[in-house]
Amino acid sequence: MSYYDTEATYTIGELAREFSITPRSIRFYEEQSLMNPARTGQNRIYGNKDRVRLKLILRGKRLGFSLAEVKKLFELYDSNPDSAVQLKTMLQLTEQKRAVLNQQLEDINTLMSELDDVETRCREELSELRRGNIA
Amino acid sequence: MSYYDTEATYTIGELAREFSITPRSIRFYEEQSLMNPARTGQNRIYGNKDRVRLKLILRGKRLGFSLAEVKKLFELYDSNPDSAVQLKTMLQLTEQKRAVLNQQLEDINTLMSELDDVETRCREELSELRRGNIA
DNA sequence: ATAGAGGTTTACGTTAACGTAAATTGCATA
DNA sequence: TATGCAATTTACGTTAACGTAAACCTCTAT
Repeated sequence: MSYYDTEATYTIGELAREFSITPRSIRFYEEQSLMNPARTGQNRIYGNKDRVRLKLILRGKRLGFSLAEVKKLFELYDSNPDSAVQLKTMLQLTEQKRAVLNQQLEDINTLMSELDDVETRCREELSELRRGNIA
Repeated sequence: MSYYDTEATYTIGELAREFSITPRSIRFYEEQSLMNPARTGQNRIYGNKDRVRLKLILRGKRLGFSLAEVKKLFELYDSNPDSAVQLKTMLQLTEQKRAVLNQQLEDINTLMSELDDVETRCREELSELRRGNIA
């Protein structure tokens, strides 16, 4: 919104390469109303905002959200929440997500320490092997 | 393995209820060679080990692993790794998983702080509304 | 002028992870 | 003995998130 905004643009192929996905995926996200890029005739033109959106979609996916869920989060974030009801449902939703994320944190931590165990055992056995231990 | 092992057993329905899934899912995991419970005639009988396995499967799913991936992890964990080659591939795999988990941790943290932002903004607006602010 | 690289739409195919229905079985209880 | 509950197998249906193919346009380079 600044006077001389750095308005970079991208083609679908450029974005696809940058994020290591296919153009098909990006078009699919648009089909699901997760994006709405500008056009130059037939061709899609993506701006910085679109690029950020795409980033958010992919982060959501990494966290196990479905595209439908990501869409809901977008709508929440985009909507200028006027009514107290909307604000409250919004708070409820963030609480839900927070719970899921906390569970994931827990899961990750336990898995991490388990990986630690496996690794140390592996390394021990390896050094035993190197010492020429046959048993 | 103790003398008098607390060998609890469970039916498929019991496990399903405990973990809030359907018997169908449990049978499916077996079909995919993720479990292999004992039988009493036709009926499946699950022991403590099986119950732990199921727990691990569900944790894996929460973390976004496919059943095939979970299976691989099981095989890794179960295999008595004798050769140095196996040990090394094992270390490689744990490294890969660790990278994914770290990425997820990063994602979760940023998402968490974003949720914080949304929440505080919501609460502010709500208290404004309560003060009778119309604008 | 033609070839090639990228873009477009339309539409059908694919995979994972179950859901769901049908038909059967065994056990316990009214 | 009949009824109902929980288990079983077999098999087809379903949804999400794309993959893939066909047929087309448009620009640039040779």
